[in-house]
Amino acid sequence: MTDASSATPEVLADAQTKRRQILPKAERRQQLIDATIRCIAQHGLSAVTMQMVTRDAGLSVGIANLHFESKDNLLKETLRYVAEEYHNGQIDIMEGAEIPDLGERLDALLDFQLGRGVTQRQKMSVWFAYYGEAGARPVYQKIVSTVDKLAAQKLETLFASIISDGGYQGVDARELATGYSALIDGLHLGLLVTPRELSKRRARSVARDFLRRAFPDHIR
Amino acid sequence: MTDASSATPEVLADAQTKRRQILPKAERRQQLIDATIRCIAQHGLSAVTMQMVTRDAGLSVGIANLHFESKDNLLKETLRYVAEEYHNGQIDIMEGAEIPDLGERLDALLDFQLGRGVTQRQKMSVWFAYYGEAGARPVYQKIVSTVDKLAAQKLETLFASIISDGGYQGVDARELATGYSALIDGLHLGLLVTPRELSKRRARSVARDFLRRAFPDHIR
DNA sequence: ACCCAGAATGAATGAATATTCATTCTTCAT
DNA sequence: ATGAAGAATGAATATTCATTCATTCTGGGT
Repeated sequence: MTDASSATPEVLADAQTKRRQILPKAERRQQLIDATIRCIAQHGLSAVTMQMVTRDAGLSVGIANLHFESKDNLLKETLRYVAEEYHNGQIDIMEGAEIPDLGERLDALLDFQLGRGVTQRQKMSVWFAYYGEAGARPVYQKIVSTVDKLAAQKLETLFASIISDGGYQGVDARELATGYSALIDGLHLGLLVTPRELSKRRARSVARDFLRRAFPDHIR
Repeated sequence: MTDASSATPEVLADAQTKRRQILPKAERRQQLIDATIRCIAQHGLSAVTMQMVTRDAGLSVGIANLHFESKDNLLKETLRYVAEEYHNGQIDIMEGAEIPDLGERLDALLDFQLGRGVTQRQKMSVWFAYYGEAGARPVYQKIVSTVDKLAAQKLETLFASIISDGGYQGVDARELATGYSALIDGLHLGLLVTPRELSKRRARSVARDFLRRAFPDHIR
């Protein structure tokens, strides 16, 4: 999981020499995906051009079609990368055995979902850019729902454990998991679109409130 | 509030005669906005062209620039229309005195937010299309946050009334209103992107659950 | 030291698109 | 009826963009 926020145009590393460089396929692909993320965040998905992306990456225009067959494909792969990055992060926390205490694990999940890494404008812009097109592009829907499905399942399992652990009555794990996921998505949207009205601090507090009402014995 | 879903290309009304028609400015503008909504829903914001919109409206290409100065402006006005339509609907329910019982008023709000009219793919596609671009376009952010602010305030007031009415302890109206709004947004997103995993019925149930946990005496 | 497979380049191409505006057509005040 | 104001049209224009591919360059294998 490379960091897309290192915005340095790599090629100008040693000042004057714009010497052509040959790199392994995987590395070039990642460079282009990172550049695409930056461009989407800065200009919006509908304004992104190949020239823009390749210039941002410090490479020539032809290269994008060499490594990805088309612009369409580059955008698709970028979405896949972002979606997987986010959902792998969640899953690592949820199924990793590093945090045995269930309440703490919930906290860690919330920290990740509303923490620095995830709530960068850059990342959020990209998700919602794709969500916006998802209505008209089944491919995007499929990519998102594929990764989402697994994360939703893990979350439901975690909630079920907590319910059983705390002996909570009249709480449905599946229903609650759906609600929590939706809440987090909605908070991300708020952070992106109305940052003036919703601070990260308040978003965290709102999410924590939701969990506390459901699992009062597990959240401080 | 005209209905954007009446998809009939109005001009072919009487069969053969494609007679040129002259209409008041406001009416033409609305026709074009409606066509824009349909096009965004069907093709995605980034694929919308002027030809597409004017053809959908059954009009000539030049007319869009006659009534809106530019494509940019047409898109901006379309967002404004959709945002206002949604938020006026909410506000009518929240401040209208037709429903005196607070619990019922909450129910009515939920019915509106997750009901037929609002959860059409068409409408949801449009909102998220704009949200996606909002990160890169301050104009969109401004339009959305302007209307949002008022609705958020009304919701907070409604919640405050309910809290006082029910004597609920340890519940912050503002915090809860933020959470509820985010939850609804997140559910809309789920309905749009993963309709297979989230039915409208379940979305309603999830939202109702949220409210019931907060206001157990007001929601059945 | 020398090759050469194939990575990288970017000028050229052709398709798509927003915008313009000379022209045509409607309506309505007279 | 008639004329004028201006609404509507759509062919033409200029621009922008994705994609191609002939050419150049690089680095590892010999």
